[in-house]
Amino acid sequence: MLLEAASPSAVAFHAPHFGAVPAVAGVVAGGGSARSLEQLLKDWPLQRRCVHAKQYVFRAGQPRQALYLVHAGFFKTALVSDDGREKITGFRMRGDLLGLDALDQPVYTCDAVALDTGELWELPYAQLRERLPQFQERITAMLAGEIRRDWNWMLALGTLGADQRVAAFLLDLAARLEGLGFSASRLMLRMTRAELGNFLSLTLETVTRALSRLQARGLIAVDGREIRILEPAALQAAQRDPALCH
Amino acid sequence: MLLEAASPSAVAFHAPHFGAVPAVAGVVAGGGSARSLEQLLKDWPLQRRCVHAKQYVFRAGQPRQALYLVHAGFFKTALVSDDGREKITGFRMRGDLLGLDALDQPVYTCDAVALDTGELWELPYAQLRERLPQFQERITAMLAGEIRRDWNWMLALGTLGADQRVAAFLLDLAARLEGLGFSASRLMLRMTRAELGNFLSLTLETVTRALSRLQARGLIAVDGREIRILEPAALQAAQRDPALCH
DNA sequence: CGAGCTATTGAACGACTTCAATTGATGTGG
DNA sequence: CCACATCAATTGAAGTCGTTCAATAGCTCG
Repeated sequence: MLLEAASPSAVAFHAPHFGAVPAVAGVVAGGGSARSLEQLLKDWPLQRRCVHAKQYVFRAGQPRQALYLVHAGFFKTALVSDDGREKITGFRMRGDLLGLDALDQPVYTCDAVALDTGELWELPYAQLRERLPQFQERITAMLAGEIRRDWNWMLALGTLGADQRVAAFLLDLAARLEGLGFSASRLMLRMTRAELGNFLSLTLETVTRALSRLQARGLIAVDGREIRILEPAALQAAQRDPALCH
Repeated sequence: MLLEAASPSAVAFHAPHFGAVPAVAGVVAGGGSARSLEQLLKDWPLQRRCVHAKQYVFRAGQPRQALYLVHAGFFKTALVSDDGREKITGFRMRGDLLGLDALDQPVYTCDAVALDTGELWELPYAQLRERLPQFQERITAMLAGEIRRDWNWMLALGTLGADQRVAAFLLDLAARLEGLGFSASRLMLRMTRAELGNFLSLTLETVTRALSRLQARGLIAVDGREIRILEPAALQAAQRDPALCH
């Protein structure tokens, strides 16, 4: 259930151009601000760790060692209840932190899994907090940003229909990618339909159908995991209005 | 829509006995730890602010001034999207903080509303951070705790049925109240069915029906907003098992 | 090539929502 | 002070959207 097969050799991001605007629109707020953490740490001697697809960065219950800054690749964080229910709490990319939720805990409280080949920077939290005055501030901002992000998704999942949720997800992902300097109109989903559905509290079939409907409306073009956003404005409208048939 | 009538004169908590165990079980983790913040600040000269039911502590968009520690009363925090969709992100009681999500922002990002008469302590964040070394640490822990709490509710809302969600809510509330020294078996809900439904992503009718079914199963006794938990163990089992008819 | 995984689509079902009516509590103005 | 308006809660009946079950096709990998 946890280990889905995925294109294992695909390398994460080839960074066409950088120094892009940190314009984070859509549902998530504060995600792009993480880029500044990277700036802050760029000449700090950090332990780097490479991971490949389907590899666990850490699992819930393991002793918490480091805080990880995603430098490349695509990850998911997931909660698993003791009775087996699973919930993906977010998809993480460059600039995001893994392990934030367990900052005050002796053990990790979620699983972090690579969906792709990637690179992580291990942050020695205690050291950095003392040496770098701005570090604590940035961590606080990241924590608060995660809360806002979660609340916005709780709002979305609680008030939007299936098509709207999928539209919201695509727009959010597009905005995040754009903030990293990638195309906002051509998305490569790194997760399965099942994982996407899990995150959006939908079944994988409903995700498929929602994508098909959005495609039928001419808002997007679906080709497996590659999504092209044809009408960003209309998609944004579709995210809001329950039934908007173009 | 936002302003529901409620018993306006009811005073919040009469604190039967304190110094209770901080045993925070159920869905929420880390909620009880907030009590230690109160200990930390108990002989600090703090501005106190009293509020009455239905009064806004702050609204999204207002300039962020203070961080509020709930000392008495019952509050909700809520998000409102620009197109009118509303989502209650949590119910807050003694030891909880209001405004945490906007720590790094110039304006508040959610509404905070009193559901009851209550008292708040205004925390001068910048000052306390410098003067009290443990303060920053506690704030970080509260932030991380809120993230875990949110993720656990995302898991619950995404994987549980209506009756299970209501059961989870009651158990969570009971555990939090017990952590504050109150009875874990006799709950006085301070929110309307509509607010409870909003938080649980259900309609008010579904909440009512779920309560009725749990009562019919003999797990709880419902009398308007007063709920007695008759069979905690069975309720806990009902939270897990989809259809458990005693 | 066959096993396994992912994605897509159809059909039937079911859980929750929506609409509607009733009751009781609260509050207000004539 | 009571008639009337408002709001909260409950329950029933009908409707809907998403789920569940099932079948098919494409793809990767051993």
